[in-house]
Amino acid sequence: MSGRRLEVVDDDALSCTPLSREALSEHEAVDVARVFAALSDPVRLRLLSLVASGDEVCSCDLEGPLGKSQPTVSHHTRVLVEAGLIQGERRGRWVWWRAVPERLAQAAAILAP
Amino acid sequence: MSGRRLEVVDDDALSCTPLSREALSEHEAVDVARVFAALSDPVRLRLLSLVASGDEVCSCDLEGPLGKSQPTVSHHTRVLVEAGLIQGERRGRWVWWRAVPERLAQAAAILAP
DNA sequence: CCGATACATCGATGCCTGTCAATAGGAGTT
DNA sequence: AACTCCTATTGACAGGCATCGATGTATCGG
Repeated sequence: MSGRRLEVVDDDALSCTPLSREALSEHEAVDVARVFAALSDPVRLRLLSLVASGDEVCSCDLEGPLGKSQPTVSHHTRVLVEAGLIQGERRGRWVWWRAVPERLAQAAAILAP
Repeated sequence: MSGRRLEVVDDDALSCTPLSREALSEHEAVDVARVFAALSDPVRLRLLSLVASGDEVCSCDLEGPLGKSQPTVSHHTRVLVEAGLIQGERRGRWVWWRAVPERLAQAAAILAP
């Protein structure tokens, strides 16, 4: 099965109203918190910056710079995918990761108008 | 002692280079992760939105909307203060909270150029 | 088909965090 | 001083999370 996409399935609405605009509903807060939780780990931030600063990055090029085991890297990529922050595409044996700039912009828009 | 400030003391540098620019160092990642960790809880996000959308908010006006006990609210305000996202000022018996827009903008700038 | 490679999943472990009851601290009021 | 109100801290508990070794799954080359 080549070229299959690995991307987030669930709703990617992410109410884009800035925090300073009006109070978040309980439901919105849970959604937004999920994204920031994905960004709340140093290893994931560095992983994301590696992916976002390059065009496409293979998982095998992540273990080294991150200094983490393969299962740990796989865990973190999964969290970032579920948050909609990165997408992965399997080509042959490798999975190539790339960032989702729109999602990063959404999260940023919530913090600052 | 009236009018005393309650604000974060530690370094508020928060390397403002966007994730898509260059890879974060290990140290930078830890700093940035701390801020996002403060934003990774639904209760704290709603607390922050309540504070940021109003001009100043008293703690006594937070317990109700948040539906949490007083110690829990106090815990969350503390986390937000340590992340530099809000500041508190004691006036008489009440503490008045307000957001720190610059800090929110810093965090947003890391996510999107 | 068989071995090697790349990634995902599982199970276990240790640490961190959200929550609240109880208690302490601090500031105004009488 | 004594009392009351608001907030911070402590202690304890439950749940969540990061990490890694072991194992499973899929793909390519010989």
